[in-house]
Amino acid sequence: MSDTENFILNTTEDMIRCGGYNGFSFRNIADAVGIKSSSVHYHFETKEKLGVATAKRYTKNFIASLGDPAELKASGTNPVVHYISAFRNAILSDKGMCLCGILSTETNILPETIVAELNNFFDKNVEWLEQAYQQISSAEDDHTQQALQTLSLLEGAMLICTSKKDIKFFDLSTQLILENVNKS
Amino acid sequence: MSDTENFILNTTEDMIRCGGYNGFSFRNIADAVGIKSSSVHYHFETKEKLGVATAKRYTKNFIASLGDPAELKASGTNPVVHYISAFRNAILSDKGMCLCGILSTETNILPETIVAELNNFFDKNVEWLEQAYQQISSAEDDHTQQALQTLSLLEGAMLICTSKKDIKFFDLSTQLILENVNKS
DNA sequence: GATAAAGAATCTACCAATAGATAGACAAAT
DNA sequence: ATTTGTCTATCTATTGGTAGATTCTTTATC
Repeated sequence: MSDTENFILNTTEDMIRCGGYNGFSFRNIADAVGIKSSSVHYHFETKEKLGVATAKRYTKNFIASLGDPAELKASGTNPVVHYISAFRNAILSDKGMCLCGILSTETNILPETIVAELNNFFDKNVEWLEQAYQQISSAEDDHTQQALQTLSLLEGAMLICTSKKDIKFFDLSTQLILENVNKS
Repeated sequence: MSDTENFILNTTEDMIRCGGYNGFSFRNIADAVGIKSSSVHYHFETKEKLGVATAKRYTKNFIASLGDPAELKASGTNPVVHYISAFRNAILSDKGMCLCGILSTETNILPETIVAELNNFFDKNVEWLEQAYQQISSAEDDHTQQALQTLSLLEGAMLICTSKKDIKFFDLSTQLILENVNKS
């Protein structure tokens, strides 16, 4: 993966997170990178392939950045609290929505290859959260339910925060779940 | 409001809910309605004004369809359960996301007039839910927190449901909150 | 070490399709 | 006779994508 390709993917990620799949063009990307649109096509043949590559990298990086739920617990960090912080930091440091969150809303007009990657992102996140709740919640609880509830809540809180442009809406949305989780 | 204008707004709402603000064009709308794009411009001067009109109507219709929280409670219906059902029915009967949900993710590339209407939609929904929680929850609880948590959860559940294309993800996401609310 | 071939990466220039928007003609209704 | 609504025709800008020339880098050979 060359520097140019990384630069292209960084720019594409930023732009999708700001305006979705139809919110950027090859020329937008090219201008930001400092090359011509035909050079972007050289690295990523079609918009669909560029979209898939961006989504795949986003999923990989996001999951990797979370670490291992069991290790987090072992080192004294509540993994669900850690997960909520990851979303909060994404809002504060980046400008837009969760990449897969915004793309998910556009499912009906996206190529199937991209939708497949969105489903993979959600599957991976649910899986991670299931493991997290196994660490902090009783065995009687339905960890899949807890995982999906948490994921939905955070995607929704991020969505509302995007138009409200105030982190307090995220904090208010997540306060009750944080209180519950911290009892564990 | 003429039949044609209603038809245009219906079509615009459907298309935005499927692909966002950049996911439709005046020609798309015109074709669906059976007129020419210049005729769409006759009724709605610019895309921005068409977007604002669509969002305003959506907000008005959605809030009106909810009814009054106190009356719902009086007639034996838990207003929060009723609210969750409204979202669930929207997923089942319509094809796309919450109109203001999908637009909210695109905030950074939208005209300010549209973003203002998104904030109005969320404000109105939080207000409704605050009143709902006043009906079913103890006075000690922070109803604003409860309202925002519920709104975020439902927007997020709808978002995930859109790419998963299976209502079970909505049901799993909302099951815990439904159990809690039904205790009231 | 100089040089030539091969590969990688970029460029200019273009294409057909579509975008939002406008001007002005036309017909129907009031 | 005027308003209302629709039409055709057109404008400029932008879209994703392609062809082919050009430059830069690397590598192998003398």
